[in-house]
Amino acid sequence: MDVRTLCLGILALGDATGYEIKKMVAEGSFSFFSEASYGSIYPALNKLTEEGLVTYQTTPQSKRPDKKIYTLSPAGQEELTRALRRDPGPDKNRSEFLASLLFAEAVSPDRVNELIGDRLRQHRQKIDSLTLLLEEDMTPASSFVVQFGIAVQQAALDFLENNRGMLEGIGTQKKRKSASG
Amino acid sequence: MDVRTLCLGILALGDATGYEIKKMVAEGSFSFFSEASYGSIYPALNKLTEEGLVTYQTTPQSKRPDKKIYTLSPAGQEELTRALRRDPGPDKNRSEFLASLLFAEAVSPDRVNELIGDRLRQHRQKIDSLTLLLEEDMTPASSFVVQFGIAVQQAALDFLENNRGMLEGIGTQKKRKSASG
DNA sequence: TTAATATATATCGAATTGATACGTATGAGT
DNA sequence: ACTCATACGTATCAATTCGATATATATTAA
Repeated sequence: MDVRTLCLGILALGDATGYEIKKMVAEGSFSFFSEASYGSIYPALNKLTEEGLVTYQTTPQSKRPDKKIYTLSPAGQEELTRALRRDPGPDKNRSEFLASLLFAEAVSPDRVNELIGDRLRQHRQKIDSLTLLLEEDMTPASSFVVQFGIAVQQAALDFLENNRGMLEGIGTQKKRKSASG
Repeated sequence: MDVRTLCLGILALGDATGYEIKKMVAEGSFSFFSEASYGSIYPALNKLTEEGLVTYQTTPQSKRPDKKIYTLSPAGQEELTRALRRDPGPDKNRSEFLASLLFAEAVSPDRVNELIGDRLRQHRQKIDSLTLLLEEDMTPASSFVVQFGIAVQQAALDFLENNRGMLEGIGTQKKRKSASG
């Protein structure tokens, strides 16, 4: 999903500033399945404004940049509805951790166990922070999505705990690759 | 993980062409946690060659571009080892599906059930294709990673099957956002 | 007192995507 | 026989997005 549609969607949930949109994708219930930088959010909001899909109201702030609270326009709502009719593309999961595991096996086997240990801690932390989110005021879908996230994190955690033994005593080996990797 | 390091790592598992690297991240055991396009892979290999971190051997092919089989050099191996010493960053999961769910709740509630139905099928397919991968010749880490992927997909599938009821009869509501979303 | 964190806008070079070009070969479907 | 999709293999390019940084102040923590 491009940042453009992401902004439309978030504004469909309620008015927000660019800063708030960034915060939602970085820390809110969007945080575990979405990401966008200022460098894409602000230009997207500008373009959406030009096209009349969103409007904004400026709130002056002393000693701080004026706050621009963006609102989805009726045209924007239509555009979003159109976008949602298209089938969502497949998820994109990038894991430096899993890549490192595979590579470490070939290059520095001792690193493998360490990587998994760190990872277990990260999963527990993530589960805690998502669980905290659940206590806040949420729509049904929002709560559903966060619980989905917790379930997935928990499954990952369980797998690592129960199967790390598979990686004990791995050695270094090397050969010409088959396409399946 | 940048494409540069990704290429070094894949070449640490065995020699490969740019085309094969692309295939691995798109279809092989890297496919569910990694992604890279030709537009990033080929330039990366060129730069790595310039820097002496990889070398290649040209295999002439009739009626087809010459095949360049890349090999990790000792310097490349060192560089990879250095890279793997750094802690892997957190995973980045992007799901157009989950975003669509949240947005559809606000804009077109009828779409929600449909989205989930499609998604269940996709998870089953993904599990099947990962299971197929398991039958091929794999290193311990490779097998571990694929089984990890299956476990996570299965957890997602189970959650959706058991909890889609949470989303029945959702209505349209709108308010000013809290930062947590 | 110093440092970090939070609020809020915005820009910019570098990295990456997604599509496409080029050209042959093979297999499937009609 | 003919068309279409898929595979092989290199490569480029505009558009998008990232990641870092700039600007400026208030508040809390060490």
